[in-house]
Amino acid sequence: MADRGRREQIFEAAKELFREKGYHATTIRDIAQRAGMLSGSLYAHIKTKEDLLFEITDEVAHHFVRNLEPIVLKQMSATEKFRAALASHIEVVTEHLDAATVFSHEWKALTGERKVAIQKARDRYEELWTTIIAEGVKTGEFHGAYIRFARIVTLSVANWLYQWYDPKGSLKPDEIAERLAAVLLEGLQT
Amino acid sequence: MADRGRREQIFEAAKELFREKGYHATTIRDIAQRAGMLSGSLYAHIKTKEDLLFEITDEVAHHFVRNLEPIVLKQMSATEKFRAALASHIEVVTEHLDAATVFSHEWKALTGERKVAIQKARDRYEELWTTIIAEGVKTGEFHGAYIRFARIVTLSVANWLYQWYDPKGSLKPDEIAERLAAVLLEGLQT
DNA sequence: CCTACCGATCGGTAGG
DNA sequence: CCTACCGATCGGTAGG
Repeated sequence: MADRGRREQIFEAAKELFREKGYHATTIRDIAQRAGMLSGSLYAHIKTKEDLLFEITDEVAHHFVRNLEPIVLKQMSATEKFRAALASHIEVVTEHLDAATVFSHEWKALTGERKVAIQKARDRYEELWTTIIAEGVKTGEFHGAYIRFARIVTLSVANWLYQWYDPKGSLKPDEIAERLAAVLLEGLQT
Repeated sequence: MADRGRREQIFEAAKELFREKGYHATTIRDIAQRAGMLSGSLYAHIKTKEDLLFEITDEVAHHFVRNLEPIVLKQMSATEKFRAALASHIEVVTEHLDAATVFSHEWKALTGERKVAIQKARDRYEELWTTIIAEGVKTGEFHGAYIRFARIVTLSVANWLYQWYDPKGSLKPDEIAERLAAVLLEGLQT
């Protein structure tokens, strides 16, 4: 139990540092210091530095996918699914801001099978979004002409969120989701 | 002259590698090897590794700003400026794909004054976009309610472009700009 | 979880 | 532009 808490402290420190400085610029000594121990002691809890990166990205990847899957299956219009999907995405990012940032970029530092695993999770997540957009085109809710670009625009917004989201801002995640959905669904023009 | 060409080779190698692996994961030996020399020899052409990163980001930052400035001043509707701005952004990204990628992310590895300088260039560029959107709201072309989110959505698309743009794809940069503008201006809904 | 330490590699330099 | 090398720091380990 005490061990459990210690391990979590290490992961929290790693999430923060990977977000602040990036994976390669963060040293094992940085992480140990923030977790309140010396670098050698880390290895009682983890096997390698890359383990930290993988667990962090893998966990948040599953959050993204598991929250979006039920939305796709729901009995709703594609427009409502789109709104719910955006709210789901923003909820995951805002609740796991450090990990979501790492997921968005630092995952490329992974190697071998683990990189492949995260790439697959990313593909799966984007596929779920594509399903919603394609459904909207099928039902006539969304424009069919630029379906590929509708997808790109949506994922751009989702993937860039962590860059500007401020936990101390006045808008709640739900309000952000609502406004972003309005711009995406209705467009900029009057 | 020969020196000029050599220096450019080094920068080309650095752009490619910083894009592929990131700044911190790229070693001075990687860069030297790709430029066809040994690591010690690099220092006849550059002073530090960070110089490479700064020159690369600074150059492309100026491309972005210098191409967008005249568009903002033109005699055009805000809608037309928006289209032109998107085309300009995409032109810079597609013509300087390695450097634009580095500009989008690796600039955070800069330190001190140079980080501040690039941050300022980024702010200036975003400000130009904001001017166009605000003008559209003023003339009644754009929705006024979600102006902040119109800006965020637009910059998300711009900043994420390098992630999916494929130089070998069938669409020309102008066609991509046109379709992205259509989605952003008209929205997803029919 | 600490002490003590490792081989490897890093960015960079001196001298030619 | 190469040879030869530097001090510092890296991720990680052994033994307690």
